[in-house]
Amino acid sequence: MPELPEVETIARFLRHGVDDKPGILGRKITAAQVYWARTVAVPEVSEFQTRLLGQQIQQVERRGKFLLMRLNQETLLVHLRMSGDLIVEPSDQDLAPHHRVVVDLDDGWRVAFNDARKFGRMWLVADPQSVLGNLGPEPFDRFFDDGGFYNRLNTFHRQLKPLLLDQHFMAGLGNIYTDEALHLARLHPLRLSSSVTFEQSQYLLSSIRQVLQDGIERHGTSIDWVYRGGDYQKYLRVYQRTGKPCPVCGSLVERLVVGQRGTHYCPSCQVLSALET
DNA sequence: CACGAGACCTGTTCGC
DNA sequence: TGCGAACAGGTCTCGT
Repeated sequence: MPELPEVETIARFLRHGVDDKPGILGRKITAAQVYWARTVAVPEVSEFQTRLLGQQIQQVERRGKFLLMRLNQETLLVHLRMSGDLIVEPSDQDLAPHHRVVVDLDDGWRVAFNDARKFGRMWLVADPQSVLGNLGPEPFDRFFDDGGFYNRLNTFHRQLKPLLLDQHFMAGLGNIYTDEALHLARLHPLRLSSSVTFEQSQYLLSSIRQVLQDGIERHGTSIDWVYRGGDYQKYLRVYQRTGKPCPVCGSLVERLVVGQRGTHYCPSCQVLSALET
């Protein structure tokens, strides 16, 4: 589910609330339960629970696909991986299936980390950099410009699809928005990054920003049973549209597997020549 | 350095 | 209808 637009949407909901649910800024943590130990990466579960007690949530931020809760003493980081979600709900509500960690707040509400596939992780650390490590640049960083992007593409000799998915290259893109951005930029997913011209790289960066911005404005993409709220799936150009017409030219969208990930593209709009592999 | 396979997990959908 | 295979929004590690 969660790529940059979905995580950004959740961060905004947590900060300001949504519908009948309050935001969590300023709340103090009164208890923490862990129902799947491996969800807590750092520190050990018992220490995680005791160290959270009494801490106040001062800010909620996003970096790449990580969600950061700034507490008065430490930072709680969350990565939702494939199926994770953060849900604000009344503290006395029955425990839903797949709740892995539940954090009670001092206003009668709680934050539940729901994660069917158990791939998600949480970290409670003094220094977020110890977790974020060498994440690549934020796509919307205004200091990340066309020249920098072009140079970065040329630093690697890799296929565009796996390179854009690599969080060390750039933070936040996942399988959906990578396919969408490559289609908008009319670049084949197997295109060699070092063969991309400066003009093409300019258009690729603006395409990445476009699909991410649109995704955020639509509150993310809801596919299957996993994600709630967003409706960007109504606007997808190629992702999971194998055999359906390309919205630009009408050719049928094709699917191939790249780096073990399903990859969707238009064979007419996204052409690969022998010199570009 | 770049790539592919396997691991971590559960749930849904597809094909016979 | 039943049942195994394939597939799913992510990332890490290992071998070549």
